[in-house]
Amino acid sequence: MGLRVARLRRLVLERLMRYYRFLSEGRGRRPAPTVTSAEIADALDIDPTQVRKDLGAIGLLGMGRVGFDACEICRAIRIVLGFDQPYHAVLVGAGHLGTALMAYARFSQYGLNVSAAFDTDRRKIGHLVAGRRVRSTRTLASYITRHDIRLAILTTPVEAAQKVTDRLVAAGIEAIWNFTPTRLTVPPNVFVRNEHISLGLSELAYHLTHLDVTRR
Amino acid sequence: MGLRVARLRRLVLERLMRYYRFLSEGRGRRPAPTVTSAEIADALDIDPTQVRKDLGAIGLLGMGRVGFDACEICRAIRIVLGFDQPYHAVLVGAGHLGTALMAYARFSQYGLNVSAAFDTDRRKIGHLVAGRRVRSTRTLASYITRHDIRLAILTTPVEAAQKVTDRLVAAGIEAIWNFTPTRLTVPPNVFVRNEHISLGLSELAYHLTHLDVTRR
DNA sequence: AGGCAATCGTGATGAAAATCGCATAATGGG
DNA sequence: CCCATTATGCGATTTTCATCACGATTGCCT
Ligand SMILES: NC(=O)c1ccc[n+]([C@@H]2O[C@H](COP(=O)([O-])OP(=O)(O)OC[C@H]3O[C@@H](n4cnc5c(N)ncnc54)[C@H](O)[C@@H]3O)[C@@H](O)[C@H]2O)c1
Ligand SMILES: NC(=O)c1ccc[n+]([C@@H]2O[C@H](COP(=O)([O-])OP(=O)(O)OC[C@H]3O[C@@H](n4cnc5c(N)ncnc54)[C@H](O)[C@@H]3O)[C@@H](O)[C@H]2O)c1
Repeated sequence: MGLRVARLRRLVLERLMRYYRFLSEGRGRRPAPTVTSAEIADALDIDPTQVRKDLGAIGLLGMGRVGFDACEICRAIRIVLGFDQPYHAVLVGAGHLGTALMAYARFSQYGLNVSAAFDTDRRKIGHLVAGRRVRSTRTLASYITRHDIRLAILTTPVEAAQKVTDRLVAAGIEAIWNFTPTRLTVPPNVFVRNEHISLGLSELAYHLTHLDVTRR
Repeated sequence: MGLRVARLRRLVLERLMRYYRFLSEGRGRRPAPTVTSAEIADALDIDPTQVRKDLGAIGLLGMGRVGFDACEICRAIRIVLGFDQPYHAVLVGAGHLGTALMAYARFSQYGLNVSAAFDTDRRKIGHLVAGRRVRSTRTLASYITRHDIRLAILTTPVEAAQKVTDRLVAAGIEAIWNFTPTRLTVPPNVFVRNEHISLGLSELAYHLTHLDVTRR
């Protein structure tokens, strides 16, 4: 199965994710087994050429006049993005945001299972959060090695972020999904994806305060 | 005060936000009133030239051999991004994620105040979430017009997203911070900022499954 | 069967973003 | 008081990303 593996860029990966979501659930009553690049593009507000380029980048070919096989696209994206090989993650910092993430069922559709949550707060340890027992961070390292965890979700306060990261790295974690507004320092073999939610405010505040001035 | 107003691009705005956060809290024991572009760049993992370009874009000038006045940078960014003119927002969908956002105190530092939350769930209406009473969405439109609300935070399930959006638009909302994984259709005078959290998974899953193959 | 219309693939083009290189300015030490 | 040092500012360059343009392919219709 000739899926090309030419180091996909971040934006391509994100668009592939969007294609996947659209095809696997997005289009309501659309029984057609085939889908055109224009249809995807319209729904997602992307240029059709872009869609074709992206699909081409993972080795998918469409047929003139017909389009692409929707199932084939889904299957290919699942394989390329790795949704087919479920991976387990630990979540550190079972606070407000951590709880929301743990409660979010849809992640499992993308292969992610949050298998344990850790916290330092004595009032939380031992109790259930989103159906899972919160554990003491003292047991974090051993849990990671014991269960061969590769991904950590970081939702602690900013102050604890780097310290926790160092422990995660020492325990052999391979990737971190960082929700704290900090740049984490990690060795080059550890991959960090930052999800800096509040950056959105820069754009929103800017637009709100300049709307009148800038005309639109 | 010569703050240039040349339509800043999204990435510039986001970096300005990061500079602001770094300067206003980030650097711990660093009493120097002056800061160099290299110092910012190091802390934030950005190219120093980029920092200078960004600061130049909002009319800030540094001094050779000295750098920039940290306070002046903060002040300028506050003005440009509009943190100094606090704005009020409504949150629609007081679920897990909505609760986390409402509980997040730091937003007020950037001028954002979530003044009310709305939901359709009878078990939530009337109760407190993060210290604020949840209201029925029936009262949404009137609340928006009555309090002159310009921004809405959208954290409903996907199915409700477009319907809620239409009502927000009809009520005269000017901007939407959208946390649902959907493309919202809005008239051109309404600004939408998407915060598609789960897109991060595309990159994470990809790296986790290809780490061994691709050699980092 | 043959032309028509829709759709794809891809090289060329253009726009945006990041980075480089170097002249210039300010500072502090000798 | 001058010079070496350390920053800046900005034009030039490179890289990345998105869009356009067009030839090729395929199914559909008559
Ligand atoms: N809540 C939001 O909407 C939001 C938005 C943007 C960014 N963030 C960021 O996400 C992070 C978490 O935010 P939150 O609102 O959930 O905060 P929170 O205070 O509700 O949760 C933090 C949790 O981390 C735990 N914790 C503290 N130190 C720890 C440690 N050393 N090891 C493990 N756990 C520890 C705390 O006990 C608490 O349960 C913060 O860094 C915040 O800046 C949150
Ligand atoms: N929780 C996460 O970590 C996470 C991550 C990524 C994306 N999201 C997205 O954020 C959104 C909210 O997620 P959540 O986990 O908080 O879900 P949730 O089910 O916990 O909360 C949704 C809330 O919206 C309310 N609601 C439903 N219909 C409504 C309507 N028409 N008007 C007003 N309120 C309505 C529900 O009563 C509920 O309280 C979803 O679209 C989800 O896809 C969440």
